Amino acid sequence: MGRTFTESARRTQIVQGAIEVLAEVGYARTSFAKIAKQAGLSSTGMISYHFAGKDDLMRAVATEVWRVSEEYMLPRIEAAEGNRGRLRAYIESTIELLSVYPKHLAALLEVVPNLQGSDPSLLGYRDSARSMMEIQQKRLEEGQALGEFGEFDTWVMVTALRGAIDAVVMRWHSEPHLDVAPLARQLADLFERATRREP
Amino acid sequence: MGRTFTESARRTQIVQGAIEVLAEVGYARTSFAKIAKQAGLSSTGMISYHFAGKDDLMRAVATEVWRVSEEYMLPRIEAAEGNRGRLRAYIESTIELLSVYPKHLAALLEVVPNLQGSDPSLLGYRDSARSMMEIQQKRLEEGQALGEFGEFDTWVMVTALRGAIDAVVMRWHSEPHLDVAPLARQLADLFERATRREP
Amino acid sequence: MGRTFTESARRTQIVQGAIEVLAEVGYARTSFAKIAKQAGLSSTGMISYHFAGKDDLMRAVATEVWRVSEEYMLPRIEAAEGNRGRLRAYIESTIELLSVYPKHLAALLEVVPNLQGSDPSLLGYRDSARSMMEIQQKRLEEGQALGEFGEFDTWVMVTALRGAIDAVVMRWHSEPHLDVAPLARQLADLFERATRREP
Amino acid sequence: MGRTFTESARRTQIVQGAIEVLAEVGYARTSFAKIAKQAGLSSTGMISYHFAGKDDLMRAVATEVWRVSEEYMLPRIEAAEGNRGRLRAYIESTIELLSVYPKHLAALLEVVPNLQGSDPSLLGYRDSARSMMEIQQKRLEEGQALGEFGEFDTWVMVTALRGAIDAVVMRWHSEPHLDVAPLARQLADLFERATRREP
DNA sequence: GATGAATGAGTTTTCATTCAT
DNA sequence: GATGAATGAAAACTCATTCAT
Repeated sequence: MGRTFTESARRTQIVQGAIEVLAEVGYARTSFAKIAKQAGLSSTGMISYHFAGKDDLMRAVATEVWRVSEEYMLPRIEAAEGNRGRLRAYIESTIELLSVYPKHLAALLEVVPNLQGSDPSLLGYRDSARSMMEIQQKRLEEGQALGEFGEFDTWVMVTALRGAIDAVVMRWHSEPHLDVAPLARQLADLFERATRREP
Repeated sequence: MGRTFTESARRTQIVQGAIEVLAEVGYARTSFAKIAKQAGLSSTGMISYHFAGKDDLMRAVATEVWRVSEEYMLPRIEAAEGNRGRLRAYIESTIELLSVYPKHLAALLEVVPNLQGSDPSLLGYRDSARSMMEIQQKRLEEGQALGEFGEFDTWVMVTALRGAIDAVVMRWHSEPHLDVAPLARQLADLFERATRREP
Repeated sequence: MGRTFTESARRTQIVQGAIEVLAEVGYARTSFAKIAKQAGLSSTGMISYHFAGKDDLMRAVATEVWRVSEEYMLPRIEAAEGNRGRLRAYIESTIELLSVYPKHLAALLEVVPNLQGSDPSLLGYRDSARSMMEIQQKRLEEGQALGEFGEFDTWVMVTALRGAIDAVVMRWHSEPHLDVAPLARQLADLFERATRREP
Repeated sequence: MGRTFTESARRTQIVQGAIEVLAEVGYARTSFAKIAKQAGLSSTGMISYHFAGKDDLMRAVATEVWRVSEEYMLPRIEAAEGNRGRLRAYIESTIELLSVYPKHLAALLEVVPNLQGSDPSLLGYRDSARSMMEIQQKRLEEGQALGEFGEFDTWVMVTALRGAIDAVVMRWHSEPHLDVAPLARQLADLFERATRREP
């Protein structure tokens, strides 16, 4: 036990290897063999020893990316003022993460869609991903009620926001020479205009 | 060699089966076995007989979705006025496709990201996908030059647009009870605001 | 090497776990992993530390069941009169064991057939199992000589006896609501008739 | 599918190999690798190609043994007179099968106990095995009603009968020099006495 | 002595592809 | 051309055992 809280060094090493492989070759081509090689392990059996299965490892990857993301993003979001500010901080800090952990978000984007249809134990993660979008949607509605935002369908807005961020993340991955900061600012500007009250 | 132009009925049948399987279980869990079952074929060997390999089949899937999409979208885009109108028509007609071919876009979203890293023969498709985004980007720049659009980074805008559309497509797939037309209008409105000239 | 005489608490704990797993899932699905979990051990390595191998553990299981069986059965058999009485006591006390140790006999039935073909160190146990049947056979022959039993092939009788007892044990395991005492009496009656002198 | 009725030659070949391996090394040590080797196949994948899984193959083994057994036993049982005669014919013809198909019954004895706990699709076989014992039990009760048999618990009798036959089968397997016919007669005599009306 | 992480051979199964018919 | 049985490499996973601490 204790495993939930204190990840062993080996587990961390494997998760790290998995993140790199996922970001490089995508979920479909990710195998225990490649992860073991990347992590410098002598056998795939070792991964099975430390994780209950492929799904368990993938969930650990997602959890790790979430942990790292929250660590970076939350202080920045909370430091912002108003719902508009928090929306901007959310967008910018997500994109900025690419400089700090270039492979984490790409790995997450591979993992999340492939968690569906798996066994129920993974639904916890799916739910938390979904609930995060619902929180965003609530914030938008709250901002609309306070007059900070204009009128728009919040479901569409939050979906578009999620997709736009993911697309920038993925596309940056194939053109990594691009500066992250301006991309972040431009994307935040975009949604600032899209959510603004009509003059 | 008529194959390039005259698709055999078998090929069509297989591509159709592949689209359905891709949309249902995702690229990673799509196999020749499942496709053969879906298409009512008695062996996977028949798929290999009609296609040069898995990548070839996936490319055929993409081509089919493109064909169908263009058939639906192009008249609507060309009927629109100005770059603003064409942008709206592009967004709306893409989303509206969900009513006509509910599984095609989902299949495409599974296929495209997994074409990278494959053998060179597929690059043609990748290039055309990329060039389509470049065309969109050109149109935005042209619109900016004509004063139809405001100032924004066109790379970010076209990427966000692509991602937003894809996200709506995917999310609709898991909540198919939603009406397509309002989603399409809301999404077009969103990017209308995002691309508008500052007043 | 006091091990032969002084079983450590750990060994007892492991043997007990093994008996439970064997009775529940059968020999083929019994693994060190399941035994370790059942016994509350943190690793399978501890089993290998305390036993020379899987066969050694299985032999320890058999020995433990034998020990427990003799403890219960011997006084009852010796208290009986004549070979007929001893045969009845043997049958009844075996079946009655099910009430006292419901899993022990089932575990033994899983272990014994799978000991064949193993390395020579186990033959000692096999021999003692075989010799026990030979002792029974001797008793039957003795009883025949004394006129207590009728004429029959003692090999067949002792084999049938063994099989009949085992079958009742196994079938009771899947219908544990049945009362043990009447089953024991009926089975003893059966072999009383089968071994009786013709009138 | 026809497969149910017309077993392909390959399937037959694999089942035959499985029967031999099961009889030789027991269920626990039976693997696809050993079966493939025994059957002269180049890969284990071929077994998976022809059977849905290990359980499916094991069920096919059981079905084959049943088929062969019925073919041999039914005419002999039906040719017998009265319930006593049929009981004797049942016992004798089962044991005699050892001369004709020396490995089939041993394979069946390995397979049946290990089918429990498997997925529900196998329960059909388990049920038919159970129902066969119930048929035997019915026959004994009928014979009792007609005065052909004495008084005894039919559950115990049918269980003991089953176990006694199995034990002779298994023990003959390790002492194959014994003549089958006398064993069969002795065993039938045994149960004739055990089921006889008290004089 | 005792522990549990590590090992690598082994398991069943699925994969895309080949090839005899 | 068309079929489907066969192939063998690779997949995830389990196994009993080893070994550094």
